[in-house]
Amino acid sequence: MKPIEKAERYTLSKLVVQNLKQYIIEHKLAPGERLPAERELSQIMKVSRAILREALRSLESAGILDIRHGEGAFLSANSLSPLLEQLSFAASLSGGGRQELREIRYLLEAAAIEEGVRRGSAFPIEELERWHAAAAQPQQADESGSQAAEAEAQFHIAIVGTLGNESLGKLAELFIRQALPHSGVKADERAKQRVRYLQALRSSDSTAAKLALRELAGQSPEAIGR
Amino acid sequence: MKPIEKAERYTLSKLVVQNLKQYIIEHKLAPGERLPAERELSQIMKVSRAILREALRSLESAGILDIRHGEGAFLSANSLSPLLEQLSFAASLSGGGRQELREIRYLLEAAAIEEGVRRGSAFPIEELERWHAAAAQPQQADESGSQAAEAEAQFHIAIVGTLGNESLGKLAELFIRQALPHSGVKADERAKQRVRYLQALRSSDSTAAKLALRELAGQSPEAIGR
DNA sequence: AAATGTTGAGAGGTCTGACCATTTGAGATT
DNA sequence: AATCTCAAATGGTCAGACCTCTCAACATTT
Repeated sequence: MKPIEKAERYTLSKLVVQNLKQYIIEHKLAPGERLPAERELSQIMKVSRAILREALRSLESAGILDIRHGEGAFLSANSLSPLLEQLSFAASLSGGGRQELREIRYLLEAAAIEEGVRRGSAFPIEELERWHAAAAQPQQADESGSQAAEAEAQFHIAIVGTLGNESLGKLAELFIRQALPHSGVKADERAKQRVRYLQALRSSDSTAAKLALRELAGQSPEAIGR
Repeated sequence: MKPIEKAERYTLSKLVVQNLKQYIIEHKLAPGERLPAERELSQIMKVSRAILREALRSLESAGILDIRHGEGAFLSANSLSPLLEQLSFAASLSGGGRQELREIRYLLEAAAIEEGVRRGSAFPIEELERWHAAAAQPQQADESGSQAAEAEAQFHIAIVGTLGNESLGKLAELFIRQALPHSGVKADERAKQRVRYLQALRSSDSTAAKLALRELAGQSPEAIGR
């Protein structure tokens, strides 16, 4: 690693971000490993600690670093999930709003179903039945309502998880949690559709599964077959 | 907006990030609108300018803000290009990353095709043909190579755009741009598959379209019909 | 009057150096 | 051997100074 060279059009702190990424790559840092201390890095790169810290914050917010008071900055283990969170914030900012997010959720899950069936993957039927049962529990007072909601989320997350694509799983989880509270579909109707959904998955009938999912996700505005 | 209150377990700058997000929402800032000046914000929130700046950097790196020297901080219009950078870096860190992102890209686009066909939407064939032609241009020296790549990206972005879901469009754009340079499929092979892809879209044959897309996206690991 | 040049206010960019807060482990105490 | 104490290391925060960029009002020139 060498001192920062001023380049045009770029702000110093962004250059430092680049250099830090470079450092991570060159030193083949593994998740969990620590970076040099702020004061040390700022000396090496010949920038002020303030700038160095701005760069560290950028990387932290990007999910690349994990900064702990009194300990140091560590290469983050799961660097994708923070990014996906930001994605949802960005999405919620852009007007389209809930309906668009609901649709994305539907498309993601539907695609996962189809791909799973195409591959001949085995869906975790038993697990799904457990979640389904938990989600269908009559909602007593307290927080058992949120427990049912959590179970319902897990139901769908488990389905997408079948593909074994961790990034996809996290992405889908994001949208599922976002969409669930606003599906506009009654709880008992959802329970009913989940039964159809499960049955379709048992027989690897992706068409039927997607149909049930459409109902579950409140996706039937300009539909065709209705 | 009110002064920051110290809370437990949270670092000041993260609280400021929260407050700034809140500010954006409460004031219904539209993309392109400006935030108050750094010095002003730091006075209002009663935090140092250094901390305030760290928070701004976080939001900038998250693609939420667009900070311009001498002008100010603006709510970003396209909050995805910074995310793209981070995503690709994060993916390069974790081995399985790229392949997973490629797969997500495939699933998103495939889902868009299917939904488009289901709705009977008209795909913008003429536009697609133009992009296809531009993407197939022999890559002369200079930067016409990147132009071809851009055209190829636009080709796929336009397809997803057919659904009219802006959030989905941005999301897909993110993954398409990320996946394109690493598809592992030769350029002439891609051109060939694009022709098939286009033909399938003309006749609203989602099955054929998805097949061509699989080839384009380099998705045929544990396939079935091969 | 139109084009051009000047300048100053406002905004972000960077630096310095100080002090606070948390974590951790070495060394003293029991 | 277990516990306690404390200092070093490291991140967190602050204040104030100065630099650079942008833009628009204003002055100058054509």
